[in-house]
Amino acid sequence: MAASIEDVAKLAGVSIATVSRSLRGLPDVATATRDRVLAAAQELDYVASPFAARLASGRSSTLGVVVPFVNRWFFAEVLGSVESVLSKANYDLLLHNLADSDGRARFFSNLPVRKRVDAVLVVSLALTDDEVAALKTLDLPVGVLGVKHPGMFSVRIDDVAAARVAVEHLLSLGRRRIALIGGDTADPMRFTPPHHRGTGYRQALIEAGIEPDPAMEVLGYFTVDGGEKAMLELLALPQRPDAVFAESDEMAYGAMRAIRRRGLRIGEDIAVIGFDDHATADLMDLSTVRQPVAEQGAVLAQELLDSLSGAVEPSDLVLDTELVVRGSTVPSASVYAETA
Amino acid sequence: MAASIEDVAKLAGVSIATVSRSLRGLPDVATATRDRVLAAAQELDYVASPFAARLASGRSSTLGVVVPFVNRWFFAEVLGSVESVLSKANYDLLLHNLADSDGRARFFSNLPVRKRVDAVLVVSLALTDDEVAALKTLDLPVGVLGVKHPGMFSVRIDDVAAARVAVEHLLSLGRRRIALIGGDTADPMRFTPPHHRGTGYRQALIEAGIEPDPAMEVLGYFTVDGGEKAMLELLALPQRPDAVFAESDEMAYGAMRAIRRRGLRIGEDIAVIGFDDHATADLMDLSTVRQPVAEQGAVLAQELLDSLSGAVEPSDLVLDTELVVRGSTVPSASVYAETA
DNA sequence: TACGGTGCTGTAAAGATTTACAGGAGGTTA
DNA sequence: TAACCTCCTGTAAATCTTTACAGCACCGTA
Repeated sequence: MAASIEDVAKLAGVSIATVSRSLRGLPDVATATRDRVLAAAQELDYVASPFAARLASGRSSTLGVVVPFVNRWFFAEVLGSVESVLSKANYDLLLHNLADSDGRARFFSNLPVRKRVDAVLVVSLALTDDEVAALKTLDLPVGVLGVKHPGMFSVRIDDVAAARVAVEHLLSLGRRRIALIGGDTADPMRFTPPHHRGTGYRQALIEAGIEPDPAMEVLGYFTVDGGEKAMLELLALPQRPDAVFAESDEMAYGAMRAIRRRGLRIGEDIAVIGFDDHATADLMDLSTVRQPVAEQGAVLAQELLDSLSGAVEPSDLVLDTELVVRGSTVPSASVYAETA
Repeated sequence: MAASIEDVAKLAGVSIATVSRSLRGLPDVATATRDRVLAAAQELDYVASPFAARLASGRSSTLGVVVPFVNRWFFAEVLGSVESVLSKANYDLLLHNLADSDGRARFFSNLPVRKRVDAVLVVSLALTDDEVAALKTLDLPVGVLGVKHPGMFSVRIDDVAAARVAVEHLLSLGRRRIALIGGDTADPMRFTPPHHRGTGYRQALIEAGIEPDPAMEVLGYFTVDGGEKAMLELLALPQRPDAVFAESDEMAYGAMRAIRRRGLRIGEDIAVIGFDDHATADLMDLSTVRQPVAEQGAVLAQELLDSLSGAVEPSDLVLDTELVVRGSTVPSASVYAETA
């Protein structure tokens, strides 16, 4: 029932080729003709069928976006910024969430973006060799957020350096028994950050002359509950830590809860620092390392769009992070004693 | 370069029609033939071009999902559950976020889902008549989450009743000066809940013999910061409230921060109850009314998928809510006095 | 033996665009 | 005035499926 290009052509008194050219703003159309076509299209409420256009042109004006979770702050934030860039460029966003039990395996074996997107944006996944190989078979520009891969576009932060800044902050407060609540580097839904943030943590300790203690590194699985359980483990150690670096704010929240429930004071008894600057970190008075979340998504999406116009070499951008000090990290009592 | 249906047909020694039928599992294909086709397809790593299929069949196997925000807990939760249902049904999810300044207007005037989805799922928008009219022009099944519209599928909760439960809980604790932190019913990004939850609040008060006081109703805009500002307004009243009902947990968080910063005790001095049972509500020890968020999305998505197989009459489902009492709502001091 | 079914398969049209290429009109230049 | 451009427009092929319809082979039945 909807008008087709032929109806518009008839009404405007031109051929369908001219209609196509006019509507897409291509050159080589006389202004008067173009106006006539535009008027006709408007009158018929005509919009080109994207499927026919995609079939004929081979381009889909669609970006596939792959996230490990959609209902966690970081990914939702990224998704929002990516969507914003795409909708402004008149691109469609095809969403794939891998959160389901076999979601990740299903995605990489079926590749449901095949033949339907112009490029793929993958968020925060530490890709296996097989997964990289699968993506290569798409023969499309691929962007990854949070990690670098040869031949792919990437936007990320320096996780090692950022983690060092966090731990150095704790050290500067006089803390010495600094624990780590991290992600599982062997988790099936491997994220990118755990490995690097753990490395930064250890580097900072070693430079301060402190031998990293494996018992002080526990898993929080990037969830609030996981962070709480991890903290309980730490509190059960013969010598409890005087500071904790959590690789995400959400895990830090859990840790704070555990500390509070033990009747200990956050900051004074155990300093806590997170990572991300989550929307509610200010509310929770949590010190953290801020990373530009939305910006990473927007920049990467834009890079991919640009690569579709002119063939651009894959780029790798590293954005800045920033230490944000709040009430959860205060100097240790001994430092007070020294300065008093 | 990728194999086409013709290549498969040639390799299997059949016509393209038979290939199409075999691959889609249609009847009227001999088992031996089907096996031969499947083997050929496998060998050539063939997947049908979705665009050609959509053009020919008129069906897109795609659902358009429209959210006012993607980076707020509620919507992210819904989006996740919808994606899960769709990916299992081999449907694509086209995401549209209206959070940008003119996002909503742009969406409803351009209707970027036109000619590319089989159905549309709209989350938590109080649609204007014009917007409803625009959706009708799509001539597709439309599902709305959080509100009922004639001719559309809907899944929601009873916001009025749920709000009453929240306020009745405060009343049962001996609270009498109960304030409301709500959304702006005149906000350009109108959500569905504010109107109904405000109504429930007033109903509960009136039934308890309390005259609703307009000065006790302030706007929190469904954000943490908005909730904090709203609470500050309430604290500046000549007679400050002894309880607050926030129409969302996030606004309640802001209110809690304001209360705490004033040196008042949450619960004892001012009881606070939210709405949603946000992922961190437990962490914040916030009483609230739980609603099944993911479930609403999943149910609605499934309803829409079902409607695409058999022509089903639009349905309207109302799911249950549940009062969750935590530390932010305790009996008032006067009640203690009475019982002591 | 003829006829009607049933089960399977192929032919070809239809779906709606993009785009390479051909070509006409008019202006400019030699 | 002829030749050549430039600018614009149309023709038709190409894109890759789905699906209505025709038709063949074979079986059972009358």
